[in-house]
Amino acid sequence: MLSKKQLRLDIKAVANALKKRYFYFDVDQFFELESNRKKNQIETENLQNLRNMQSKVIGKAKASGEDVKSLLKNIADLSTKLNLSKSNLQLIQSEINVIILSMPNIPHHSVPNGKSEEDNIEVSKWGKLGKYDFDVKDHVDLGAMYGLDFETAVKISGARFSVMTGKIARLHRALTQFMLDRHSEVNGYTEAYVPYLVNTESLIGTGQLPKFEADLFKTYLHGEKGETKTLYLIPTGEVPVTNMMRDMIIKESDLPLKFVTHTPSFRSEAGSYGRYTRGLIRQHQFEKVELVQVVKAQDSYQALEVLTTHAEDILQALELPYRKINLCAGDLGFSAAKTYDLEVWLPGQNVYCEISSCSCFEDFQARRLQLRYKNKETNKLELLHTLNGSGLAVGRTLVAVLENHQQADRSIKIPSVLQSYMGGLEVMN
RNA sequence: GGAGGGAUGGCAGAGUGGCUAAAUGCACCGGUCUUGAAAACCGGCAAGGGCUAAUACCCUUCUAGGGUUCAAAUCCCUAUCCCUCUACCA
Repeated sequence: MLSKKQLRLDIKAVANALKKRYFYFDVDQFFELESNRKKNQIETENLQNLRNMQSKVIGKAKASGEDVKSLLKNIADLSTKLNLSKSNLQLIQSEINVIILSMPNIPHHSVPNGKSEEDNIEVSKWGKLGKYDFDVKDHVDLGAMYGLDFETAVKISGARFSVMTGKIARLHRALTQFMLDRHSEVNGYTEAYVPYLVNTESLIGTGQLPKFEADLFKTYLHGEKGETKTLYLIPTGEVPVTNMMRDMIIKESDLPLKFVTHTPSFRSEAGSYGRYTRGLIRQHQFEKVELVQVVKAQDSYQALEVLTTHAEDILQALELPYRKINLCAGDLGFSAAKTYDLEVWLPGQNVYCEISSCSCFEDFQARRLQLRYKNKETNKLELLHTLNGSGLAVGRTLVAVLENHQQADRSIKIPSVLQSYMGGLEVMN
């Protein structure tokens, strides 16, 4: 959420900045709502003030035993006016709120111009693409030999789910364990276990709601009296972890906060059929290790650079070639001010595929979350900045390991950092 | 599942209809003292919003949402969360 103050002061500048991401915003409509709000608010507060004063007069009159009948008569009329004005104001304010909640974040100045992923800018590349002097298979074919099974998943759930048994299930788990250990032991994150079902407030806090309900799986908890409570399956571990800090005032000495979590992610991906749908790439349920940081405003862009290297660290350790992309404004997610995507090379499909997305949200989420700290210098409460990044998407990492480390005999070389997690296994065959 | 109790500022904790945005303590900030620190003493200290050049001033907020009342932290209803006893249980 953008700051209301900023919107009031310089709505045109905000609208202009949002054009960069191809979000068009009706300035005139907002301006009218806003001036309406102002008029109504002043009126309402004046009426409220009047009534407060009169009520005090009545209180005093009563205390000294005077007759208050005529005073009560006067105030009745005032109350009617006040209530009318109040509900009017509420209406306007909720209208304004709806608009503000659906406005995306302003891109950072270092974000390239552009409309779609074609305009993203490659920042760096790492690793040598493997040379395969044999017929390269993709992970679906390779996986089938080691226990990756989509047909059984169709039976028990439907399309876009997977079942893994045996060696590949072990490899999948090994990847998760490795990532968690690396981030908590080497990169300085505190491991967190969190709920996979979250309430509406949490999703508003991180920006998935109100705009993107269609992407979520929604569940209903039925109470005894027929009331229902809505909970959503998390689309990413970012939601529960970032919301741990909702409505909190963080001690300055505790900053920065760094958490790593392993959770499944559930995405309905409504309507996103087409590309990349084969195999494990786009699933309704996948595992992810997620990094979350909460930092002071002046530290956030430095933190984004470092956080991204933590995700890169995993790719490098697993010997997976990748490139780092600076997303253009048009391709940025709703809440992000700047995002680096890491794309891993998939020789089975001859493409780079997104495996991590590292974003700085500035105070966009923190404002919704009311996540603040007390600045010692100013002695004021200030919003913190939030960041997160996948470190990494486990399913896609599995794909990358299979495809990059395949050998002519269809065996898979296990990267050395994983071997201890695989009971010492060096080659999977 | 049954029976009770509770939710107040950064924290702890008073407060049962108007003089309470809220005692007190801790924490925090400023000062006195001190070579320096601690202790002691003095002073300050909720958040959000409106208006404003900035003050002043005004409004809102005592878990949330409704209600009663001229007036609600305080009374009523509902929800959420927490605690105690009790039963059951992986």
